[in-house]
Amino acid sequence: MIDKCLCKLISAEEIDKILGQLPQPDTMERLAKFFKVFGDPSRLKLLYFLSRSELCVADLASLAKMGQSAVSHQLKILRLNRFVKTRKEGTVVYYSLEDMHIQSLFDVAIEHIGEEA
Amino acid sequence: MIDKCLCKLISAEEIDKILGQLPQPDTMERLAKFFKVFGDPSRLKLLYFLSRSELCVADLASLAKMGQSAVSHQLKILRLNRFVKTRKEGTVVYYSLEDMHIQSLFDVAIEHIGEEA
DNA sequence: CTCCTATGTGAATATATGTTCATGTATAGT
DNA sequence: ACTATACATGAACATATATTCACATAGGAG
Repeated sequence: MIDKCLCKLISAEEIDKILGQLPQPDTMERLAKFFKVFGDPSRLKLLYFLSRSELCVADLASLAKMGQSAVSHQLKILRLNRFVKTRKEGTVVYYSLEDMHIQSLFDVAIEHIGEEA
Repeated sequence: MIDKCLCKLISAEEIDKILGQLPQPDTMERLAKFFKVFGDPSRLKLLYFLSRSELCVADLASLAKMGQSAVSHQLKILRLNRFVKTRKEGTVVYYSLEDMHIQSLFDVAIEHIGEEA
């Protein structure tokens, strides 16, 4: 665990300062959980389609070329993480994006990817 | 695969338009790969510490309270995905962030998390 | 050259994750 | 009540991922 490298560019006090500045102990866990939601192509496709229109489960399945069950499972994850919200009308459940931060993230990420050679 | 829901809010032509607007076929795969890098607490910690200072592997291991080998494995992933760059000095390898998009992503994500109840 | 230190890497293991299959639930129509 | 449709869910399976362990490599000191 504690390797004894003496090569520190920064002093022990600075290290303590960095450690002290950690917003909260579980911040990284929560952030990781947040980003993990975006870390799957299927979920990204669903989010992309929802960024264009409110859609029901079957339509999402058609668009994303996924099975209905797979879509439903992924939508549950998106729901639990508050990325999407639902509106029920009879037997049909319409999904839409929960807020606009998602678009922001898409933008920053696409910009980053665009830089690659 | 193709479920026969007739509940479409949007017409078939609109669906085609949405499908046609997909930037590239593999865009979601690349985006997912990108976000997946952020989807791990250990990597986020490493990135956070590197956002504060250029650091060597042993220091990162101390700060993140991880084994040296685990750190090295994760740094390899960060390297291959161009999140960090290295500078070698003797036997010591100093790591630092590749660009500033990472900070932007942290900000947007933290803002999103902050909204949760 | 030899030893020591800093880091990288492959194999193994445990755990997490995504999809499919089968089935359950809810609601509309008859 | 019965059937059909839209969606949700649990179990099973396959794959992916993170960590550990053991060892390899590289460079500096003697």
